[in-house]
Amino acid sequence: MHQKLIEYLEAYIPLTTAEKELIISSYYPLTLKKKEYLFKQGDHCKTEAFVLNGTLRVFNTDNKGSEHVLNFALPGWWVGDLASFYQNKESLVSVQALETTELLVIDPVRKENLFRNIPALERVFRIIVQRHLASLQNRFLVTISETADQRYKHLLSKIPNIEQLVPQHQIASYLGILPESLSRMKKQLFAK
Amino acid sequence: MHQKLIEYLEAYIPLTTAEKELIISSYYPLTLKKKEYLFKQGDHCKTEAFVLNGTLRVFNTDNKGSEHVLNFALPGWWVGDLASFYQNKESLVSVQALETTELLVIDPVRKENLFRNIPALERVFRIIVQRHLASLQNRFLVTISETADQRYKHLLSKIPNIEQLVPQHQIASYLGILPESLSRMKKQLFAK
DNA sequence: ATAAAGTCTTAACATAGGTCAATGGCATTA
DNA sequence: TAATGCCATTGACCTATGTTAAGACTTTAT
Repeated sequence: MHQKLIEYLEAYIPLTTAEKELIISSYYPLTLKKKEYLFKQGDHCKTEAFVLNGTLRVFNTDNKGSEHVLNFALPGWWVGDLASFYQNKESLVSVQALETTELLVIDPVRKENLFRNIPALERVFRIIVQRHLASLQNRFLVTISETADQRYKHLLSKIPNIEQLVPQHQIASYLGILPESLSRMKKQLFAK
Repeated sequence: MHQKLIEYLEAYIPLTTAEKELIISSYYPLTLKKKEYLFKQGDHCKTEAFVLNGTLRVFNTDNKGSEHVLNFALPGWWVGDLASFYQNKESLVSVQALETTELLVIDPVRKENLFRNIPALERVFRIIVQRHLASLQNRFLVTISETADQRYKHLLSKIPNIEQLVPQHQIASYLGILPESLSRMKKQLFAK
């Protein structure tokens, strides 16, 4: 169950048996059924999770009630709201399973404890956070500099089977357009 | 000269005299004149800098040649392209001074050396990167969920004197609209 | 001092995508 | 088997912002 996480971390640093045991005892497994939430926007999110299998969406609900998908989370990815996790802030996003999903979950207290006992993990998570930052920066650049149909092709190249994984209106939300617009757009793309 | 940086870091962790000296000798001062670049998009950016005074813009040039301001950097902020700095990738952004600007600069080798000698800095920079991530996530959410005039008011509330610091067309670029549109928008706002 | 370059504003027109409303297809539940 | 709700599609119309072009003003360079 935890093997996948251990392998993931050992790609960064070597771990002793005792360290592996501490890590395994710090992350507890959680299974979410379709439509269940890991946490909701406005919660003081005390949760960071490693995705073992399944699919989730990370989304924000704006003051008009519209939902905006920031990202989909797939196996081997991390989900959480770092700002809320480490600082004591309300989360700006909700995380919801799009199908039955297995996770390994940790809270800030156990994570701090991990860092205290395995200082080398500070480095690992600094790098992980940097990668997240780089990927968000990339997402931001694509969003502001490309048209909706270019963003659509971009998503397809990043996650080729995305259309099988999530319903169309979620994809529209990720692209920043309405389902009607995505429908219209696809029609035009195929007309060419 | 380095006092401001030392104070900044000491807000996170205590530092011995020897550690302070190592930090001071690792960051070298650099003064950029108006329009000069810290680095350009496409460079293998080997630069991370702490802004002492002045103003810079971080921007991307898309494949049509349009520039998009991701952020302005003000005194007490960090500038760089983390993805490019740590991994060996070409930078996706350029960083340019908008007026005479003083910086403290470090390269990846010296930074690694700092981390090796002062492991507690791993923690400090993990937190700094997390804050950057939180702020970028916020910027992204505002960009996708608010109209241009709301984004304009948002920027004004974040940096009230922004109109004095940078020219109008840079603000338009930050907002993701053309200078003509910002001009028109402001006219409508004042008409109310 | 003058030319050149850059900046801001205005206006007419074009367009991508939003809004609203209706329809038909599935799929879940009674 | 019907009934209900969710999802994708389509069409008519609307609006914010892009595009292009021109003019006035300011800053920088010669």
